[in-house]
Amino acid sequence: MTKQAQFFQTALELIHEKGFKAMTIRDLAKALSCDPANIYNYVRSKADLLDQLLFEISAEFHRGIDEILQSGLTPPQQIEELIRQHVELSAQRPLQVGLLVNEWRNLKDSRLLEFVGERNAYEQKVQQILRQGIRTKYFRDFDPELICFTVLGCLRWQHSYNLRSQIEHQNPLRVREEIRRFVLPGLLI
Amino acid sequence: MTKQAQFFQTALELIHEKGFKAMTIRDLAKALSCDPANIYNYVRSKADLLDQLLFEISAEFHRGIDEILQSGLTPPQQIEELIRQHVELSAQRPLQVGLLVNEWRNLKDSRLLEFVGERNAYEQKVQQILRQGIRTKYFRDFDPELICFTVLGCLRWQHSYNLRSQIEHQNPLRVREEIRRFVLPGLLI
DNA sequence: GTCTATAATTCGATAGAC
DNA sequence: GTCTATCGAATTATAGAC
Repeated sequence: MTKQAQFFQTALELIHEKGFKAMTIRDLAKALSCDPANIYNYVRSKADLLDQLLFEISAEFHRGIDEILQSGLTPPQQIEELIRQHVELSAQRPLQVGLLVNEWRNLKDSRLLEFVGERNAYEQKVQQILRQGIRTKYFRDFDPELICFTVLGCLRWQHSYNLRSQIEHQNPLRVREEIRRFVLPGLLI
Repeated sequence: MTKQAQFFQTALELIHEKGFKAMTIRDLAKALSCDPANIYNYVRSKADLLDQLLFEISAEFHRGIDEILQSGLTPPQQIEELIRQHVELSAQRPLQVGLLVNEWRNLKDSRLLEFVGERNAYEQKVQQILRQGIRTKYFRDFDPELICFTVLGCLRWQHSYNLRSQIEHQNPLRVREEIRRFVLPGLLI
């Protein structure tokens, strides 16, 4: 692992453990066995650290759902693919995914607004899948906005499950199948 | 509203807006149009403020699920009642419910451990309902731990929905019915 | 890249008069 | 209960030598 990768990995672990606001530059330096001043070789400021980590993973989710929207899959297949993406990212990078839930509030002013904009856009894309499914009679006639929140609620807790539960439960294929069998019957006609 | 109620309500609004760590005693005093020193007429310390708010709402959820476990309802009915309780609390007290998701990490040492213990106990109670439902053939044979997380994921996002969405969508009866029709088919045989 | 030293600010909390 | 004044500690970030 490069020094830069080690830096961001350690930062992620510390943010997860204490929260971004509570983690200090000194804590991070200590965990990296270096001096606090060295932190600024990797990031401009503490705010810049959170900024990079958050927008990188946000963009990852957008790339995923944009692929889905252009895939030509049926709406139920698109939801299955959405589940697969969330399970995979939550398994491979649970700490960074966790930031999207726990730490976005700590972004600074204009960047906070940008992030909320991206999050709203993501939810609109999910609603687009749901509305298309209702229109084409794959899905029953539910409230797309409310069910969007509910489905994303199911998926957004995966990262903490991966961090808290036993290792043998983290088989992504099994997790994906369990969630698929829970979510789809609630949507289909 | 009593002065004490006004104090805690304003604190909740400020914590929701900025996060507990970022909210300062001075911010709170300004919002209450009083002096920073006066804050300590209501709480011993800043940590004590979060402590009271968090454990009070945690106890509320435990009271609810304990009633369910002693109710004699069938497992599907118990899940319906669980949904009702979450929807109701998330509608009536969204800010305080939000603390359970966003701010528990900021509790101090021993109290943090106590809170995590209470949260784990709550999840065990939900799993108890699910296991009972599987055993009595109401529910299909899913993984109780994973589905517990998934169901609670659906429910734990209600508070932010109530804070972000349009007022006409906040009819608890409608929300409850939408979620019920989404969740139950994923559980039943 | 690494360190020492420290500037500049902000915070939680208290003492004590009214 | 309310205020003035302030202490002591902790924080981010930088300057500058190596």
